[in-house]
Amino acid sequence: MSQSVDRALTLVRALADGPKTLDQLAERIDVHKSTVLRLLRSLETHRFVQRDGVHYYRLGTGLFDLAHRALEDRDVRRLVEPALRELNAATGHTVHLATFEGGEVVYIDKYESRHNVRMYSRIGKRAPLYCTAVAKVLVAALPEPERRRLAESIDYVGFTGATITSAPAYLAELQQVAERGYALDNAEHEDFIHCIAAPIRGTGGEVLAAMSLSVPELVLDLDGVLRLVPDLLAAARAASVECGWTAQPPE
Amino acid sequence: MSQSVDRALTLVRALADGPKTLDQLAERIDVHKSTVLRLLRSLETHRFVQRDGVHYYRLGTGLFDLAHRALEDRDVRRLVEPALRELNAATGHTVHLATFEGGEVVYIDKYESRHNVRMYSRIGKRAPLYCTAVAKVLVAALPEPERRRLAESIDYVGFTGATITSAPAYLAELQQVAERGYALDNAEHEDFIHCIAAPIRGTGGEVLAAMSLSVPELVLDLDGVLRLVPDLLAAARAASVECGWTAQPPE
DNA sequence: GACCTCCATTGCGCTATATGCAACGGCCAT
DNA sequence: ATGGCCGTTGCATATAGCGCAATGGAGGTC
Repeated sequence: MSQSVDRALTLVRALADGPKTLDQLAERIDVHKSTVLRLLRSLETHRFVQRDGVHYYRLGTGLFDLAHRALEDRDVRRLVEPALRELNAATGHTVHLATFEGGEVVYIDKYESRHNVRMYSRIGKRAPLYCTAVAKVLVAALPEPERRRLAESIDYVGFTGATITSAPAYLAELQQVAERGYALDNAEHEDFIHCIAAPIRGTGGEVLAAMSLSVPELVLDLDGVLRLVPDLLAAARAASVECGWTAQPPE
Repeated sequence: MSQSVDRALTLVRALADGPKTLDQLAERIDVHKSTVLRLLRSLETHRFVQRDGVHYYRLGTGLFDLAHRALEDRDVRRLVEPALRELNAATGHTVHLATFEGGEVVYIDKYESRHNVRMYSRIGKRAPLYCTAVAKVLVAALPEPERRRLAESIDYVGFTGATITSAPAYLAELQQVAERGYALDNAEHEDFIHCIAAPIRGTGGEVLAAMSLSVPELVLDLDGVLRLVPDLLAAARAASVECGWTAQPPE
């Protein structure tokens, strides 16, 4: 492991919650400020950080550029975009796209609700596996042993009264999701927010991603949200077709 | 300057154009693959990089997370969002938001056109100073000596027949933009694409950002685009008000 | 307008640290 | 079952990163 790389990345992450001075950063990683200066210089060269006025450093635009370039290069995201926009336009609710990678579920696209509500989500953010609809869909698509392994490695935290907090309960839920073809988050992550999610499939029928609708109870109650399931499934099917999926008759 | 940080960041940037194997990366920065392995480990710890299958490394989700968090924390972006969405919805054309920082103009938000056209732009991407409407607006807002310094430091490249390719011509254009209150890119960057941009102002009347409309000629001709200027200015004014700007009567 | 203070910056010498090498071991394919 | 390939690790070495202290510039105050 590389000490200076580690320190440099820690600096970058520290800068993510706002510009900082040299001394603040030095204190953060507990080294002499001349050391910080030199690390920042390397980061600056690559446009990961930039000076903000005389005394402050902030994240650089190279970071945004990199992140978006990588995001844009993902085929799923590009292919699925029209379906997401369409669903967002038709329903007016928040639409998310998420994938499973490296044992985590990550939002890779988001379309804001037309109602002015803010959700506790963001592109790039990881979604908890056991209390979000997208994660349920994605984990339910894994082979059973993998599912079990994941379920048992989770540290279940009860966000709301409805949160699933045990591996068996989670596995049962996944089973149901797999059979039903869509997932529900019944205010299990945030109070008064319901989500439904469906899988997006590729050429071989494998699950590439999940798309979801998130609706605050104030805007529409649970029954209302469940009535949107057909729309969601239709959008997910359209997205799947874009990704090369062809409906196979169950033999 | 820190050698290992430099190498690590070079790796990250290399991974931006797609997953790579250990050996490819080793070759890229010309070091022993064991060294690459160790650098990657540090990057992996911070979720900047992740393994993709057995033989490949790809960018990690920590990068997306970081980038979006920093982007979201920008007050301008958040405050201005409704005005951008509204303009996008009303016109159906591509809407950009850009700021000036560190001598560069960077797109920090984008709303896609309803017509299915792809633009050569992206959040995080730098906009050339001399042939984009947003950059003209932002540079025109700088004090004169700074404008001149910038104009003279530019390496003018003729993207299209209409591109401005000299400092004097650029400075004259900026002057006009400052007086007129909006900027025009008359197919100066991409052939057959016209853009108009207007400044977004803050409490003291200072220019915080620029918003623009981009329209392919196939969809609407130049005159048509110019007829959208009042809409653009209205949106920019609304955005400015959100940012604390209060119209001052010219004394 | 001059002085003073603060803080970024740099040159230097030392040590910790990153590096290359070579050997190991797991995995896949033949 | 065996061979080769590639990721991984232990070790010795040199180097690169580090802290220190001195420098210099900019801004603020009297």
